[in-house]
Amino acid sequence: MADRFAEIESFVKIVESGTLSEAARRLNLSLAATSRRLSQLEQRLGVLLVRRNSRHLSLTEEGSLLYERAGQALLAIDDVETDVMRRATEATGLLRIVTTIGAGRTRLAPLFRDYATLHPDVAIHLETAQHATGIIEGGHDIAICFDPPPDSALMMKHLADNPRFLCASPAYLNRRGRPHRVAELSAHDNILVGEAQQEIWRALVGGDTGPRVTLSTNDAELARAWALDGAGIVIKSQWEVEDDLAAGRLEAILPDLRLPPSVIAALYLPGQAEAAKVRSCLDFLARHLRKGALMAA
Amino acid sequence: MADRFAEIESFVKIVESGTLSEAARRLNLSLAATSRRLSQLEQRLGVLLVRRNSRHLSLTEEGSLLYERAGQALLAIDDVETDVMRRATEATGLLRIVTTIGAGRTRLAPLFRDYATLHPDVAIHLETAQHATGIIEGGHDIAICFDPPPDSALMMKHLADNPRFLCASPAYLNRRGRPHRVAELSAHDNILVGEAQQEIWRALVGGDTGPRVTLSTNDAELARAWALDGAGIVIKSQWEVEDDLAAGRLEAILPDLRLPPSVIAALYLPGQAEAAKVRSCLDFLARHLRKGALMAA
DNA sequence: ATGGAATCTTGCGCAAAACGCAATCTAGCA
DNA sequence: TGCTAGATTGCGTTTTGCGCAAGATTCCAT
Repeated sequence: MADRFAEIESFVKIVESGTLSEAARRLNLSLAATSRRLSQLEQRLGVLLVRRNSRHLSLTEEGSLLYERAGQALLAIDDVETDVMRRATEATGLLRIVTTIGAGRTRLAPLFRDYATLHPDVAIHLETAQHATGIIEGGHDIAICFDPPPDSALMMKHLADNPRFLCASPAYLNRRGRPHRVAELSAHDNILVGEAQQEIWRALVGGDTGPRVTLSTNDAELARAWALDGAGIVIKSQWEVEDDLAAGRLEAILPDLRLPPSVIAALYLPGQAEAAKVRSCLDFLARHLRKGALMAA
Repeated sequence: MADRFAEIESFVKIVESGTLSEAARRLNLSLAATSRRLSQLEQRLGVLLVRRNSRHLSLTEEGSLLYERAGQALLAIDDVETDVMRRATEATGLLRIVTTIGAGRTRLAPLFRDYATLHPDVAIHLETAQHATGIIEGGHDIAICFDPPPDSALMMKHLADNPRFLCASPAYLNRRGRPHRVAELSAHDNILVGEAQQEIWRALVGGDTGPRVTLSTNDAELARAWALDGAGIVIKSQWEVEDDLAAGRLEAILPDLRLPPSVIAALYLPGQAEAAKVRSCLDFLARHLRKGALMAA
């Protein structure tokens, strides 16, 4: 089937121009093509739309009908297309964000409030979830999480480094003593969170023996609860435990140790890099997380 | 530029189907083409419309926007197109007719009233004009006239034959005598209407001398006025003079003479043969003019 | 855990269609 | 009668849109 849109578009332009030649000029099209489009439209609909000879044009009743109603519809399509296209350059609409950073929500929340103030046309919907899985199923634009696994289907933007510490509860440290050298760690009860931390531990204590692991889990909150309860030493990032450190519920150990930082990153779909609301929000986050926000804490 | 209509049509079908494959089936299109149309639409608008991986689809906000508004517009276009297409099979709408048959309007008027009664969905607009020229400029669907000259740009439908008579006013005939043989015509005052009648006269009286023409005009009404005024013998068709004959204002001469009849014909634009209202009206006229209507008078 | 089924994407070759050019035709006008 | 502006149509070229098939990804069942 021929291009219905182009046919009707040409027809409308012809009606508005009064001549095929003028319509052709406005359409940046040859007169021949314009003429043929009209003929094809008439043939497809099986009805004469424009009475014409070499000098005059006039609409049949069917032509008027089509012009009135289809012309409106075409304008509606143009409107919505430009509306949609504007989203590529102007940040507007609803930005749906999901984050797995439970403890960090106190960090993120005010940031998004600032962003929303700065961009009155963007509405923020912030969701928390256990797992960052399912940007697509959840209908989210951005996912913010710690140390996301590489995913070929998703874009990743590094937002900030999140320094890691060794820490434990004062009760535990009082009971088992405060380690002052790395080597002493082997004698302690160590809590392991996730797979990735195993390597950090191994690099820390050296050798192939590995740390003495009393408890391990994949749940960061669970590990925190153990640590608070005095179960042992755990690796935690600043965002996760800054409140506990400030309140004295946890104590940092060997603070001069430079552990590889946890990465705070945003995940988004490749195509969404074109959406202004996504781009502007990611830029905003990267800017405000990187400079000072973490250090100040 | 790509086919905007097909792009959006595919997009809407995808949204409504929930999967590309299903949409492809409904569109009678390959999956590949469907996928590409969506990609092209997104690329043209510069924005991601559908979040997708191999298993799940979900709309972005831009997608929802487009679906709501463009979907409506597409339906509107489908609607008006089917409306217009229906005109090819169902007689509906306004039928604009022009006729040059001044004296015959008393014949045509009741016929159109009957037609309108028979086709309640068709509204008739009947106009009279001096010349049948300008179907296009006047925006008419049908022109009805006597003996139209052949026009390659117009279709012609023969509606009925309109018998011709020689006639003159009783006053003239009383003064100059009633001819009983063709040969006597040469001695009479003859009124000539238009170019075509010259040949009829020539065939009638024979030879190359031609008739004795006292008055000639291209205006049928003018010729009628002369004849009524007793200026001479004129060739007139039944429609033009039946009232005058019935009222005794004119008298037929040599009624056995078979003059070539005048033709009552309809002119219309080639493309309009597809419009049901035009077709049905022409058929109706031909049927009712041919059988009986003329003879009965 | 591993293989299978369903789904989407993409490269490639082909065929259909749309375009522009130019010749032709028509109508109005000097 | 020739001239101009506009519309149609045949023809050759180019675009492009399509289907096929291979590849990739995800979910599910064994």
